[in-house]
Amino acid sequence: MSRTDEVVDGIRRMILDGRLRPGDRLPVEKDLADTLQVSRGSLREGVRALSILGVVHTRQGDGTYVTSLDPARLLSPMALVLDLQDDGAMPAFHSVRRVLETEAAGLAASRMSDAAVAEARAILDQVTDVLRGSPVDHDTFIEIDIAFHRVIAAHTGNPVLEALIESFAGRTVRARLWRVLHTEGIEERTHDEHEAIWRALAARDPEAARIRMASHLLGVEDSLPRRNDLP
Amino acid sequence: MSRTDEVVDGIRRMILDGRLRPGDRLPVEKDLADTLQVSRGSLREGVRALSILGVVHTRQGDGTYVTSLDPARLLSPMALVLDLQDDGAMPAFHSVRRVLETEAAGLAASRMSDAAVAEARAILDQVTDVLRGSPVDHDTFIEIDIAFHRVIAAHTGNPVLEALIESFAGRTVRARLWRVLHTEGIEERTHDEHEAIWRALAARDPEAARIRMASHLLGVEDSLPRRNDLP
DNA sequence: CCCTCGCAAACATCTGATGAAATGCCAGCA
DNA sequence: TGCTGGCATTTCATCAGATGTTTGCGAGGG
Repeated sequence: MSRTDEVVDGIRRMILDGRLRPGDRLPVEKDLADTLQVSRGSLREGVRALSILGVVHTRQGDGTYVTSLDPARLLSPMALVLDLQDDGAMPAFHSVRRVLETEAAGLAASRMSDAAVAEARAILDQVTDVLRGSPVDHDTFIEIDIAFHRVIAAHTGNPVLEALIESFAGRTVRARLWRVLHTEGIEERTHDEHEAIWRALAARDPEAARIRMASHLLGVEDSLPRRNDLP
Repeated sequence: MSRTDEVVDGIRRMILDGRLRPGDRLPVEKDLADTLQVSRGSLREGVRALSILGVVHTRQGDGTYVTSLDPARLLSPMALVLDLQDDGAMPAFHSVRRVLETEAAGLAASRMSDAAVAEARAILDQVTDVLRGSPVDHDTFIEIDIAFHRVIAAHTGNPVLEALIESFAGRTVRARLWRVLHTEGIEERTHDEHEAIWRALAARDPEAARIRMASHLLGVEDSLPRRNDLP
């Protein structure tokens, strides 16, 4: 086990033991390096790694603090790494996304407030303008697509589910997804399916919301190029 | 953006651009530091972070290599970070786990080979001996529990789903889960439910497998202490 | 009471040096 | 020829020291 790993493990252990709690400030580099019996260089490597993992964050001139340790924060670095995946893995990722978002749609249908339903409605209404354009403003359409799915995830009442969906269907991943979709008229079809999902949400019908979301995302999977399609 | 972040982004970009492919060796520290216009110290911090994220791995005296970038490898660091979660977040995590494993059970029922079914059977047969003990060997029971769920995940045909389940239901998380379960006779009930899941798998009945798995994990969630139970 | 300036603390970065591990080469031997 | 053992080189691991940058805070003046 390298020195750096010992640093990571040491800090992790301090948090688990309760010696460090969210929001707490870590000892200064010199002291902590002394405590963990490593040089400042090795200490910094470990702290930096935890910083990228979202466990701590440092501010120059101030100090290093334990973050809130929210699921959203701890799961977000996954997105950085997910788009390193080969295009061939996209179907597998999307299948998992479908499972997660289907569950989210069902939960949201039961839990969304009237205000949240209105928010989703407002997002969909923006699409009308975009689709009128010729050619369609693709980037804006993607932004709206993301926003619609995000508002659903935000009202599941499950922050872990929400954070996971954000990782699997966030901006970078979604951009890649749309890059490989070439089907004609896909924007219109997507919008129609979003409308169907919205109706299920507005009707507070979890079963319908699940089916509509699953159908929507299965349709996307059908449009994904299979591995055999590649040269 | 700090120097280290530039290193992380630079290497990530090299992989995305295809300048680095899985298995490739990175330039030596001095050269890479020179290319990215940072000192060796900063470079090492960035490389170390990517190493902990599972993107590269370094061997002293040899060099630094891009990993296979398998989903399993890239998702595994999540487990390191998941057990930093407060016990209060456990229900949310477990709900997601239930969704993932329910899907896995359905997929596995369709795809498991006869050999895989036999493997699952063998795992369950071990339980009989363990339950005969008094007191029950808890650690061994947990190991078998993990092995049973893992063999199901391994036969979904979806490596992303498998890796995600491993993160959400791996050894460390599971150990914590069992630590907060106090229900009397829970081992026996768990075993009975595992048997029911196995019968559905052996019958190649996806719907039954889904229901049995969901029921099994919902039962676990019922046994989780609610937030209000805490002092 | 409020604002500004300067000092001290803390992280950010760089440089040079030394240690440890893996690899490759090659001489020596069977 | 083929193998084996050790030596030199390469490369990462770690340390120590020095300097730059940013932040926070308090003293002092308006």
